[in-house]
Amino acid sequence: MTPGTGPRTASGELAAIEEEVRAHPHGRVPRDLRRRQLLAVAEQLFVERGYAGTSMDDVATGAGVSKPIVYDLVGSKEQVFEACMARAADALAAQVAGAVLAAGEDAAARLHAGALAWFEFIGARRGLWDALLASHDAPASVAIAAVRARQDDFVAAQLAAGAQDQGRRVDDELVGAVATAMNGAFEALGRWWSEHPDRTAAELAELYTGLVLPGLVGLLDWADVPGGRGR
Amino acid sequence: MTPGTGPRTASGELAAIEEEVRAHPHGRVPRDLRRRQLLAVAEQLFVERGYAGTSMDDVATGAGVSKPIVYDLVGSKEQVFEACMARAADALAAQVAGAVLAAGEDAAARLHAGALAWFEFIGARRGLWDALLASHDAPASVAIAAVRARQDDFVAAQLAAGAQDQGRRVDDELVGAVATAMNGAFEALGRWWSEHPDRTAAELAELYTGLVLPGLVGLLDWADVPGGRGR
DNA sequence: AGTGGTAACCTACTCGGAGTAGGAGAACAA
DNA sequence: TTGTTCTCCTACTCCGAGTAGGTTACCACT
Repeated sequence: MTPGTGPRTASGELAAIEEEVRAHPHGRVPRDLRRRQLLAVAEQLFVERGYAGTSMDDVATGAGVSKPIVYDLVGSKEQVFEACMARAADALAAQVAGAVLAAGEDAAARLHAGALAWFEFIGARRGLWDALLASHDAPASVAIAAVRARQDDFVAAQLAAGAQDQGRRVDDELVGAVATAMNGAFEALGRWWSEHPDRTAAELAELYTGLVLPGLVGLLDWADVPGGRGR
Repeated sequence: MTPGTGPRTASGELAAIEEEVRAHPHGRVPRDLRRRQLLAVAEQLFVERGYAGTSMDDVATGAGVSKPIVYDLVGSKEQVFEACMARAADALAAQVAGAVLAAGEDAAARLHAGALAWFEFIGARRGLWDALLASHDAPASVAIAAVRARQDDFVAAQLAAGAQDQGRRVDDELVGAVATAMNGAFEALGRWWSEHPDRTAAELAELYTGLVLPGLVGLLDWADVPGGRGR
């Protein structure tokens, strides 16, 4: 109810931003800082209450501000959601890409490293994952489709590279389909994990690699694993 | 605007139901028939305009009836959606289960038959698939989760049976995870197919089997395919 | 025929949340 | 001081989900 600053439990980043906000004189805060604050508040609310359970008024008052400010700085509700998702997707993509890059040349090792990074990411931010990427109640068609498309492209590029390493030239569309299927399996396992949290990211990565790698080898001449599986 | 019967383009079943409705005297229609009509109208509207684009008033007037009737006969908007989805999911499950059953004993053949049946189903009802099962704008958490759970259970049961045929006893949770991943890949390929409609169901089934079967063999001692892939 | 009961249906709301119009006050430049 | 810009607010409109309470046709039974 205090009009100044919301007393939210603050996920670290939020706390830092609100600190910065509080440092301003009469509650008058520069545009960009306010925008970051609003996104942080919105993210927290989406995680806590889901998309449908979060109103634009909640976001506004959560940041100690009124509704038109939200619309001015971050746009419609769906746009707010998209912005949150884009941030999360950026972080996920960066983590996976980094792990793959660091895994060296061997295609099988790269796959395993990527899978592990993926599961570690969603394991570390389970709430975020459930609320945003695996959200059930968000009409976030565009945002979700965009994230998927991007992840599909990444995986497809990795597959194409791996196939080329084996001197195999494969149909781009086929590779795209395989990449989509692989990401579908990732998503589904992410959801499954939410209901079986006692498993570790390493176990899931192992499972994933074991399920998918042999087929990749067969379909695309991918990697040079003779008979052994999963690294 | 005519209060009696809507002139919707009628997907066969709808036409039949509306015929039956029209056969009644003063627009007074027995409860059960009206319910089926409402569900048919709703399904059509969801397919045409999506979940968010369809209002309960639309459904009501589409059936030549007022809103409270809808609430009385089929409940809230989400319940209407769930009912539509349940129907579609029943049909899908029946088709897949039938194909698997008809495929005989060989586990690899069963997998291929199931995959083919799945893709044929969504190929034949692309609009329905996109609007319901692969819907982006529906807060149909419960319904979608239920359909997934059911499909997961089915696949898990098939996997367990296949593993047992090889005399292998495997962790139930592991099998569940694999089944979930497999269904995630199905879903993703279904979406992919919507954007690459020139592919055939047979091609997708082949691709799917080729991607997944070898991994299953390695993970669960599933089927007795020695080195060859995809049947 | 009348009369009670019930099944099918309607009008006319409430309520909540998305999105907007238009203005007020602080800060700063000239 | 005056004008401009920037941040922010009050007070709406609009739309759609869901509901309260009443009305009409039909049916069963006397």
